[in-house]
Amino acid sequence: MSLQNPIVRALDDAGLRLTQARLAVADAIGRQEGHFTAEDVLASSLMGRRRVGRATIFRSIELLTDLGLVERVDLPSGEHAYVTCEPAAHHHHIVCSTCGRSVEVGELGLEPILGSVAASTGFTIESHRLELFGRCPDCQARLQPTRG
Amino acid sequence: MSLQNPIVRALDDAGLRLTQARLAVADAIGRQEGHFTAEDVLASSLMGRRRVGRATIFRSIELLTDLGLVERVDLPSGEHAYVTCEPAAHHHHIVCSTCGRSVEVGELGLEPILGSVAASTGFTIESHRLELFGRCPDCQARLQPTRG
DNA sequence: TTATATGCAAACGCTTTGCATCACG
DNA sequence: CGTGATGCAAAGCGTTTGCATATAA
Repeated sequence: MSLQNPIVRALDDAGLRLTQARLAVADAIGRQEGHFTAEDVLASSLMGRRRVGRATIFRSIELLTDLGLVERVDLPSGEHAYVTCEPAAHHHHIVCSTCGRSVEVGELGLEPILGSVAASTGFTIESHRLELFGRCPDCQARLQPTRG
Repeated sequence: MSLQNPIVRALDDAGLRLTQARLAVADAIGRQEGHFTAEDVLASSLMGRRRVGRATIFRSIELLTDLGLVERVDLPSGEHAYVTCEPAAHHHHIVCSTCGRSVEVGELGLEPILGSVAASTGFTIESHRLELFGRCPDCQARLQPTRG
């Protein structure tokens, strides 16, 4: 049951200690539906296999962020939330503003745009972040069931 | 001297009270080089025409944000900063990671990309934010003066 | 066994709020 | 004048840190 969790798998692959706290955090994050905050993980851990301290939650999230398994998203409200993701190549997220679920969307041919910005501004571009917010198919269906 | 400040001008145009505190905030923001935090504005106001309370700084920044004269940027570090901008149509910012100066960059033909994301994910896209970080021409020249 | 991770609780930094006072229009 | 703005100080949050203890490997 443990190594089937992708987070646990990745921790193991990275040669990190598989502590009870980390297993519990992995479990708690896996149970999140959409984006989540540290507080959400804490609450989730309380209902799950083991209570984990706040400090450990933050330390674990940082660890998972470094491993690329979790990414921070800056919500339009200014809040910080996190989403799980594949530690794949550069990608972005589209986040449902209703339920919080997110989907990765790849690099999308942004390069030509970045190139033209670099050319017109004279900046060299080191990094970029594209965040998309909208309504996922489920929430569209659920909230407007009578009309396409 | 007052109405030449674009922030003061905009406040006046919006029919808002031109209080001493707001004039001082406008002055302090105008003196910022790159992105700035509320604390920066407070510090700047101390050296400027009048000391302004913290609460008023935050309230003023919120006001200017609503007017579109200031926008929040989420730095890669997770910090919140603000940049001034023209209250124009939808645009993005490219921020110098060395000096913090920012330049607006327009919409850049992002629409087709948004359209294809919507098509492939089934999401309806409500809003998006593209943040670019890099090095501005001045900082490039200053930090690598011997080589193009 | 030993380096590492954990938990607690206090400290922190940023931001907001309640409320009495002040001042723009 | 009257409404809306200000300043203060305290409260509120989310996050980090110091340190003694517990634990994975």
